[in-house]
Amino acid sequence: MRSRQGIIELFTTFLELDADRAIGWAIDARLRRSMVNCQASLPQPETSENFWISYWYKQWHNSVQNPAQSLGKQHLVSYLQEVCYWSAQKVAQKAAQGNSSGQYSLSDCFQMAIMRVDKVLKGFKPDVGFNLKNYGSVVFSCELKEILRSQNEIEICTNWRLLRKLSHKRLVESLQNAGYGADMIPSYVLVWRCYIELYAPEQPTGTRRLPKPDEATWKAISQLYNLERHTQLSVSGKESNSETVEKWLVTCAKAVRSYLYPSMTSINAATNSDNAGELQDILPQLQQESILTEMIAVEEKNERQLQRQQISDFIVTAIKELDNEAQKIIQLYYSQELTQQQIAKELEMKQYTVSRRLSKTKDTLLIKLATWCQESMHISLNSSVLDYVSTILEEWLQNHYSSNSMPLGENS
DNA sequence: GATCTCCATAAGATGGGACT
DNA sequence: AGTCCCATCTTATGGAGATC
Repeated sequence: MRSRQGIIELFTTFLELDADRAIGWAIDARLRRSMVNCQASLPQPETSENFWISYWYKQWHNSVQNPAQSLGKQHLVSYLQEVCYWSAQKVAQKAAQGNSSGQYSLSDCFQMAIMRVDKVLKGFKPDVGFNLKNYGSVVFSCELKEILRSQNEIEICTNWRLLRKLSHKRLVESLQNAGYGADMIPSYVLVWRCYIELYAPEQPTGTRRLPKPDEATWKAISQLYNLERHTQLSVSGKESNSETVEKWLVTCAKAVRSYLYPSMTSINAATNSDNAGELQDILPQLQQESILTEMIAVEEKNERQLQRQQISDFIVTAIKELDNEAQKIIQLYYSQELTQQQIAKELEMKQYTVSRRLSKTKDTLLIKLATWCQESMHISLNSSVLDYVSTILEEWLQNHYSSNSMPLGENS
């Protein structure tokens, strides 16, 4: 890609992209006029990038109250083209190397990133020394990674898990969106209700990979459906068997997927219609937010909380398994915040003995916790993971005892 | 041989006073 | 207010001997 030359080009041109390479720079005549006029109004020509960043940033900032002055944003979008291009290239390359499922071209990544330019401008703080290029690079990369991650999350969530997380309202909307009418939707909804009742009545916990129900469950679901269709449906619908209920539920999941997370299509892709235009010609103005992404974020938060609770429970149990003297030392040191010298006096031993016991006890807890992490969370242990686990343990001991004056029970 | 205890001491953290 | 120096406190650890 040819670098832009001169201050006017830097703030008035836009990148032209093929699927995965930059072709050149297109000049925007209106922006060019705007730059030339502004230059002319200054006592002497200004060639500093920082001056113009600051100038157009202020314009953009004011335009939030006065949209008539929205030129500032367009000049900044032009300026950020290169940064956006490099971020898109980096992310697109990584996605291509990894097993990321979204087949996005560089051009797609660029388009997705540049759409987030408002995030760059809103977070940018010129008065505290931010550099717009660096800041833009970080924000574009993070946003792109987030988009790809969300897409990946959707795809690793099984149909059965997706159906379990769904609300009744959302299912009906999805089926309507997929073109199903009032003749079929009640049957789909009823079979979905039977599925929830018989297969996954508990609230979902951590896993996104809820497996497919077994044959016996399918049978039970179809029996329940056949029983209830006479009372629950206004027109009692067709008799179903294991195969049809599974087929219907897969149809529901498909409808939900396409409703909640429409598949990304390259903006430059040709449409199937006869006039062979590009999709961008008919692109709707409004971007549909991914509701599913939100659901997954909530789930992840719950997972982290659950994990913290599990770690805490494990450490409490591990401490109870220590001998009385070790428990006492831990308690006096972390809970009562005595020095090793004071503990030594209390327990009639030497300071160095307390020190050695304390570090040995912590080693014991560390080994137990690390082993448990390895087994229950499938984390492979290396020195940095051990350091991390050690920090978690130390923080837990400090926080736990400072917030709980938990008297440690005698060994039983 | 592994573990514990003891002693001496190193290393780091903290606090107070003098000085600019 | 910030910095430097020094004394003191706290904790960790190497090495030697005792014990299991």
